[in-house]
Amino acid sequence: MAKKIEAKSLVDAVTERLEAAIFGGELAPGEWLREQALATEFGISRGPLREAIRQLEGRRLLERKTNIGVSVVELTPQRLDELLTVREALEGMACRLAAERISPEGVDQLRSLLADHASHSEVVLGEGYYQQSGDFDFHFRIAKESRNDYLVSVISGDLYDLLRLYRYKSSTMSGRAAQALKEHHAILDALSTGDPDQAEKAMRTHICNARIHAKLAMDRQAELAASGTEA
Amino acid sequence: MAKKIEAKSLVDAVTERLEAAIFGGELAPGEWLREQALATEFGISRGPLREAIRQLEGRRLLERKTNIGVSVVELTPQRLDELLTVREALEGMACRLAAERISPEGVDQLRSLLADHASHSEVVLGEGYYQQSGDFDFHFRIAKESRNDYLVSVISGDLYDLLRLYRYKSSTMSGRAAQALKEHHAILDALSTGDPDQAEKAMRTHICNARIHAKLAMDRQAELAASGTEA
DNA sequence: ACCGTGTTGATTGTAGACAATAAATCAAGC
DNA sequence: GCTTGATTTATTGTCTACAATCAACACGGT
Repeated sequence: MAKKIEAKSLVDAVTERLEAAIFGGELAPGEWLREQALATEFGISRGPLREAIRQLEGRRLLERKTNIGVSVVELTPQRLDELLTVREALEGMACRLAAERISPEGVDQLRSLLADHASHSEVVLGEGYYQQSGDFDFHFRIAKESRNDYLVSVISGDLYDLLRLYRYKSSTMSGRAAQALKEHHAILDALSTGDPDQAEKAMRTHICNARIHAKLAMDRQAELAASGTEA
Repeated sequence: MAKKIEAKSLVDAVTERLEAAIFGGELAPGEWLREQALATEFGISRGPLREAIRQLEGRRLLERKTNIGVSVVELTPQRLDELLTVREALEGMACRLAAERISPEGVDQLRSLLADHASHSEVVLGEGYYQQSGDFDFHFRIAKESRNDYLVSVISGDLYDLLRLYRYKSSTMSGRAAQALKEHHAILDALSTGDPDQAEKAMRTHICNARIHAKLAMDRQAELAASGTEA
């Protein structure tokens, strides 16, 4: 109860609303935001809305054409590939640092987390390996053990934001759930040896596999769309 | 002359002005921005100024306390260490990709660039190894050869922005200029073998050395400041 | 039919006014 | 002297109105 209470402006609230709409799919990639309509819907003036939009531009979730308007960033398979490559570098480094810095208790907690995942995954294996966000996310937990705050903020902030857009579009991790969990265990095993090279390698292999799998899934989706057009 | 001409709003212009002020040191880390004073100085209303400020908040150059004001982000030695660690991961990956993708002509161009640097460095060796930005920056040029646009934008965008703040505060690379140039050559040698592992390792070693050197320089500065206080 | 020009409507960009908030200062009471 | 409450001041937050811009459409000329 020692948390300092801070005021929350309309801009803050609007930013959160827009975020939720973007990640929830109400505002789809490529979709234009109409200031006046949104302001009316939110019951506020255009000023704070514009400020919120500017903030999300700075975070690269929205992009503006001067005098034309603002749209949600568009997703391409190539951009996803690029994102996952960057993620590989960053999470590899996070895992490396974690191997140097994690305590035995920290390792135990991560094992519990994976056991928890396994008990849930038995229910959802057919649907994919979904992790809740925050402290229930294996990757986020490892990043935290790196004790590099900037690295954590990048992994769990901007990069994570963009990846969330893709995850919404494709719930196609189903073919990979069991393998992903297995790789999580391999990562944790490597991490617990305290060997930074092994830990980094295990994490990078995992993300690299995810990238290859996502690419295959997207190609498959493109084929389905193409054959759907022919029908 | 085929470049499409696009309108430029006051917000865009103000954003650039503020950026220049931040990186040029007119707006120092920790310094508060006073909206009314700035708006008066720029000869505009507060609206566009606020929008520009929001954008820079989204880019993490400025941070806001609701109802209090906005200040330039503060720098700590720990944050610089964290930044350089992230940079190590990203530029290592960029160099890896570049090794897989660069053409022989590309390698030659980078060699010319380093020769150019050497001819300049003979003049400025006593003052440090300063590279102009853009296409004259060795690191940026390598990142471009990665052909991963998102990676390039991160390296040359947000990360570069924050590192620029530190570079302004400390022109203390003087003890490292010759070594830095030598390491640049080592990176290029590794890159031209086409071996991704070697290339990545060379770049990461270089950035890691820069990190260690920066840390020493900052420690030395702290000591000077402490002894200055005793006088 | 095509092209160029002018008009209209929708939307974005900006200015200025008013409301709200926090910090500093002052005054009164204990 | 210290605490509390009221007032003042500086600044931020929001709203409304007007200006500017762009795309779409209509019309006239070739």
